[in-house]
Amino acid sequence: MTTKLRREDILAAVEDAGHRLTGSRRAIFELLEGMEGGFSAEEINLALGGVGRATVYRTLRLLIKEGLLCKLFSDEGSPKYTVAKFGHHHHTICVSCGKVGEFRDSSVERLLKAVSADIEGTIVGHNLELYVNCSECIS
Amino acid sequence: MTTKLRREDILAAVEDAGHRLTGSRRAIFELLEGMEGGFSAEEINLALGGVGRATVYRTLRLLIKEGLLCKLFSDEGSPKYTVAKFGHHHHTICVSCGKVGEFRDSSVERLLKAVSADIEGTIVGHNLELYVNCSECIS
DNA sequence: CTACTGATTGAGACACAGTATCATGACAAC
DNA sequence: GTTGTCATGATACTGTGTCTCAATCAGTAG
Repeated sequence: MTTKLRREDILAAVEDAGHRLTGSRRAIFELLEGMEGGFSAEEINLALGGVGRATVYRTLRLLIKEGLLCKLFSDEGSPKYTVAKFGHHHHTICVSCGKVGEFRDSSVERLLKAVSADIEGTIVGHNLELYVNCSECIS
Repeated sequence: MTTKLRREDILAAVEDAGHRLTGSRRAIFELLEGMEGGFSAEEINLALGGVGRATVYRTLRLLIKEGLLCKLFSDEGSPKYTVAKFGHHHHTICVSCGKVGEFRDSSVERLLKAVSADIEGTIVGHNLELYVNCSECIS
């Protein structure tokens, strides 16, 4: 299951949301297009010498707000950003190599209905992460 | 569903794991005993003037390793620590007031079995967070 | 094309959470 | 009590991200 993000998808989404298409943003989008799995903000910074650090973080935050990226925190290591090809999805994180995957499962939604009876309050969202040993780390 | 942590539980667990019961640790344990919901490391620091910052963080890390605390990251605000009365559980986080709750549900485990077919790799753990509007924030 | 205007930028200072270092002090086993 | 080692506290440091602000740019209206 590949989870690449196409540049034109980003451009359209960002423009539709009323944001300007600047050179720095285009450069970041172009870089993200080839990204797969999780990456850190600093990787983007290093790869794009001409773009300011603040701009990189601002743009990542923008893309998260528009639902094109996710941010994953982990107890170990730095936060990871991942592309969000599917509108709604969940993540697998390899506990050995840190690689991030993405999956979608409708039974999660069914689960929530079942759980909601035990919860005081109303559920407005959720986050499910699976910690795995990925196929490469097993072999 | 109250999720208080009793001091004697902590003392036993920490001693069993071969750690020393120092004055600073006792002070932190005593404070945690009354804690409910999520709290930040800095709250502990402020409440315990005599204990060094590093020691507070070291002790929180220790308790996480021994399974007595959980650490929750959120997109907004600082990381929250929560007591883990149940061995395994999940969290509810109020998107309005930030209050953290805890629940247990066996259907989550059933869900994982169903999902595991779609995942490449073997599942070794998971994390489920529900974002809610808590009963106080609704009313 | 030109001018306008507010969004965006880059540089650097800053904020915050947490860790590393290391000399000093405390725990607990004997 | 003595002793070995684990833990502490002060402080410096790292890493991740935000704030500030003057300068610049993108998109639009004329």
